[in-house]
Amino acid sequence: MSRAETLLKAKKLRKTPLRLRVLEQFLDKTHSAIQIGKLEETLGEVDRITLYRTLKTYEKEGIIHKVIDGTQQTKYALCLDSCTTHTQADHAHFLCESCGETTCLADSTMQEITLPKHYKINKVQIALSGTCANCV
Amino acid sequence: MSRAETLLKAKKLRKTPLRLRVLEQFLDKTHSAIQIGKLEETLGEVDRITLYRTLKTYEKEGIIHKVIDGTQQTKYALCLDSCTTHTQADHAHFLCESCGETTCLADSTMQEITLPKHYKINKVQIALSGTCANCV
DNA sequence: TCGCTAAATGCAATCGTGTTGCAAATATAA
DNA sequence: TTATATTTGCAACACGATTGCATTTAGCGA
Repeated sequence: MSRAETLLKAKKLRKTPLRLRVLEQFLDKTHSAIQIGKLEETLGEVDRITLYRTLKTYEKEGIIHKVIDGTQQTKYALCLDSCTTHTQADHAHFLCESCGETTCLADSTMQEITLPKHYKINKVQIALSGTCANCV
Repeated sequence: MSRAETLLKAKKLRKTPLRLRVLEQFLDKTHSAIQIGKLEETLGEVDRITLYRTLKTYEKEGIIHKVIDGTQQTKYALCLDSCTTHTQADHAHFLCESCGETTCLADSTMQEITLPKHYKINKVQIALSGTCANCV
């Protein structure tokens, strides 16, 4: 049984061809976010609606998470072990302005952020951009 | 001459009724981001297209900046003195999950972020969320 | 293995946000 | 006051994303 199949089974999700293919894309691209448009291209002929629904399902199940990288495009990435809660990432994302790739920085050291008085923090989303290691 | 009028003059922008009204909204709400939809509501009968164009003009002129707060909605906020470059903010934004208000944290101390090797950073966008001082 | 049922799909239609082209209106400078 | 370049407002469009609904299908128990 493939990794994708195992994951679907673990989440009690039905194993359909599209679901498997989508999940495989994410498993192939650990640590990198995938834009929906690109996903469509890669997969070839897929029903856009079904694709959107699949992504939503995966997001709800904590398999992937939305990535805020400062661009307008919606991107998703596989949840890392450090993804503590569903639908939420606790690591920074880095958008390379050269190649356009958005990377999950699991090992970016996150420092404490000093807040104004009485502010209680729950979630931190850090979108970095610049040049990635491949593009230097 | 009102503050809004002075600002427009300084930027060599024509002083039209809508522009003044929009700018006043931002001047009233220093340190807080305004969502386009809300702005439309507040202003009453305005042409959406003109409003969008006005916001774009203001953004280009470095009067306001887009705020990434982790929600999907586009929000703008008045540029603070700490806004070093046009169209880009260098401070964190805080979304209160209770009242929905997004605040510019001019005085949030931003710590260095340690990056993987060979990554060169250019821009940092920090979207925090939790509970703000008013909602504790 | 077959058949049943709930879940997933695919299509049409729709919504929301943001944009472009263009003619009419208008703010400013001479 | 007038000339003109800018701004406005409308229609139409582009694109991402969603909903409703009939059809199909995965996976279960018999």
